[in-house]
Amino acid sequence: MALPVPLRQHFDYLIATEPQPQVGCRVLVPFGSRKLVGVIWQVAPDDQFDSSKLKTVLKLLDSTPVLPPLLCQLLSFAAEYYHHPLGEVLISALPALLREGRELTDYQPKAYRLTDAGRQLEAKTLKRSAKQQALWQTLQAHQLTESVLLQQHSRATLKQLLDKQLAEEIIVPPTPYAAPTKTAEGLKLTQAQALAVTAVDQACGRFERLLLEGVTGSGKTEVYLQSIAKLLQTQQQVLLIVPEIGLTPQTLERFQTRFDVPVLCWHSALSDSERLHCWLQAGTGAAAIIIGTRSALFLPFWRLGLIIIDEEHDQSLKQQDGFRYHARDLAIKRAALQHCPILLGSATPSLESLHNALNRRFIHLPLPDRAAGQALPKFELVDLKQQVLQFGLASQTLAKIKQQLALGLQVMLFLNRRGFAPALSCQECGWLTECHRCSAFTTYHKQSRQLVCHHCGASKAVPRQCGGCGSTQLKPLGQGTEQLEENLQQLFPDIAITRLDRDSTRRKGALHQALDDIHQHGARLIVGTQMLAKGHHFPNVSLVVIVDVDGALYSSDFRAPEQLAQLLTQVAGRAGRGSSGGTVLLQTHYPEHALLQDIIQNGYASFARSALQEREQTRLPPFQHLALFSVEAHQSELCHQWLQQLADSVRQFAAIQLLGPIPAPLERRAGKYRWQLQLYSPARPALHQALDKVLHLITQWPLSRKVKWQLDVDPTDLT
DNA sequence: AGCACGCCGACT
DNA sequence: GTCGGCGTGCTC
Repeated sequence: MALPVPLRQHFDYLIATEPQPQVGCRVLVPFGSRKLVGVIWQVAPDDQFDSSKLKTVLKLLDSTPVLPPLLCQLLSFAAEYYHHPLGEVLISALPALLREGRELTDYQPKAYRLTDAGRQLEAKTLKRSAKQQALWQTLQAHQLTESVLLQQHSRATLKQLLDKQLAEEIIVPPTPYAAPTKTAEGLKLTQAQALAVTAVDQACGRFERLLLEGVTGSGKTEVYLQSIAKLLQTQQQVLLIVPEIGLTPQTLERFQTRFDVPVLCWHSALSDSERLHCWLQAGTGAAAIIIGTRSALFLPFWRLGLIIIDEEHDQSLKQQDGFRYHARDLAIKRAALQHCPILLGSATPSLESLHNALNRRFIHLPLPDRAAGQALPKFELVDLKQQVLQFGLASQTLAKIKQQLALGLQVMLFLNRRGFAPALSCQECGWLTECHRCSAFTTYHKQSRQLVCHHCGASKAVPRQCGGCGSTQLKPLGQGTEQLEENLQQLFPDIAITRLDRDSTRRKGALHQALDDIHQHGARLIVGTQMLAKGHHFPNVSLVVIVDVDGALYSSDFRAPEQLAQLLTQVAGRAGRGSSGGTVLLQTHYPEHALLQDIIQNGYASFARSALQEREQTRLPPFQHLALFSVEAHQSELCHQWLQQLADSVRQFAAIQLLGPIPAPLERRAGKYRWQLQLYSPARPALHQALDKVLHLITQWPLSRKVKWQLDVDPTDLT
């Protein structure tokens, strides 16, 4: 059995041969003093074991595997690749209700029919109970599903017939969706789009990887839709994976109105029973299209024919805790196992995927132009050096904003820092408000009158006095979105402002409301964080202001340039989607910076290609493979010691280069010190071999009990 | 991980 | 005299 415990081993149990246990079925087993839901991983005759040492399975929970063979293969590959305990991987692929050991039959659609005894019954036998007789008569004609039956009859009546064994319950056999007879007509395709659709269509029925590199506004979604339309004719299913906050009601609506087949979504906001419903519909083939976040990857599709990963560069595709898988990479593995194509789409492809496209492992499908023929937004740098700024904005920025508002157009200001100010500062001694538990300052939130640590989430009331000298002269230092909104309102008292960040959209429905506000015409300022970059369409935005690009220019993370370029391009893509072309103003103190120059002069595609060359020269991913060990402990010394021990063990592998032990960029978080060790290798097998060996050692070290350690294969986040 | 067992300090 | 702190060992 594979059990959901962080132990890298299997556990053997005795089980009856009737009903037949199959690999992929769940079982309830005794484990120490508790009971666990596990998954059967291998079945062997008991003469191979010392039976007296084995416990017996308490219950076989499934008659058919909840994890069919293909998923078992995928998950076992994932457990090996990410070096995560198999039992935890398997159980994480199941909906919560199944993880808890609920019986599947409780949730499957049921129907009722007469038993042999029921059919042979003479009508007069039931004449004393009119209701039972009515139900019996209906069932004479045909079986009834539970929902239909309960419209006309009561549950009590049903129970009476069941108790008399005149009727019986059956599970409704699965009915896959029917291929659509008519599909709403799509948009007229550009030549590049048509080529892409053809390429996907030709790849159907076999494993093929395609990268759709389409500039913002080039109509990637239309390519998805028309590719899907062709696939649905073959009565296969489609999985569309989207970033966490990219799944808007509009996306779902667009798919539902286009196709005459069931479209379901899968995301974290669903309830446990909604999730199970979706899981079942995927499994029976009742659902034709599933649009979901990364874990949709593990749904047990009946006949999966096409996988699409939208915004394939997006960071949310990588799980950042526990089983740290990358949904894009596992989806590619799944496509290989299913013998179906996988289409990766992005305006700003990850360097990994671009590398694969350039060396022809992926079919490269570029969409270089906007579908409606509008010009791409043009970038302009605003040099902040020797400028008097008003609320963090240069005079020429303000002039441009006024100009656009006067034309009745919308302006978007992007500032990747929520809250009012990044810290409070003492006017007298320069003291700054710090988090007690992290090596970070606490953000001042004016509205809620709190100091909040954005790293550990701790919040406390704003102090009256400086913690250093006791002065009461505390002033906000720097600017966040909350303050920018307030300042802009002063400057433009007649203009409505909408702020979009985690704080302003926390309330349920608030995001929806804000988007509605924006889409109503009329001049309007939009202020926001990252949220503005993802997926939303703002047709009337003609000017985008990046208030502060400098923060990301000088970062120690080798992925920072890539991520900045993606962010700038995605934000810029929000501008001028309508008829008017757009402008993007980048405010910076470093207008001559090579990265900025490359992006604004040549665009993302060119930047990405030169960034790839740089990665090759510096031997960074994707030209070498990376694994990251991180440790946390209350004492910094323990972390260092543990990693030192690890480094010593890894050094015997010649093919591995080490970076570290070094303190993590955020050295202390939530009261714990954090250190890391990076392992680089030109060859994947060598890296994995070393990881296997070293993990085996780690579990035996006494020191491993005193620290919290984790391994991240192909990490995307090095903080 | 989670849970039991076991051995030492401050309390009704 | 007990409650509970967390070190250690174990889970088929």
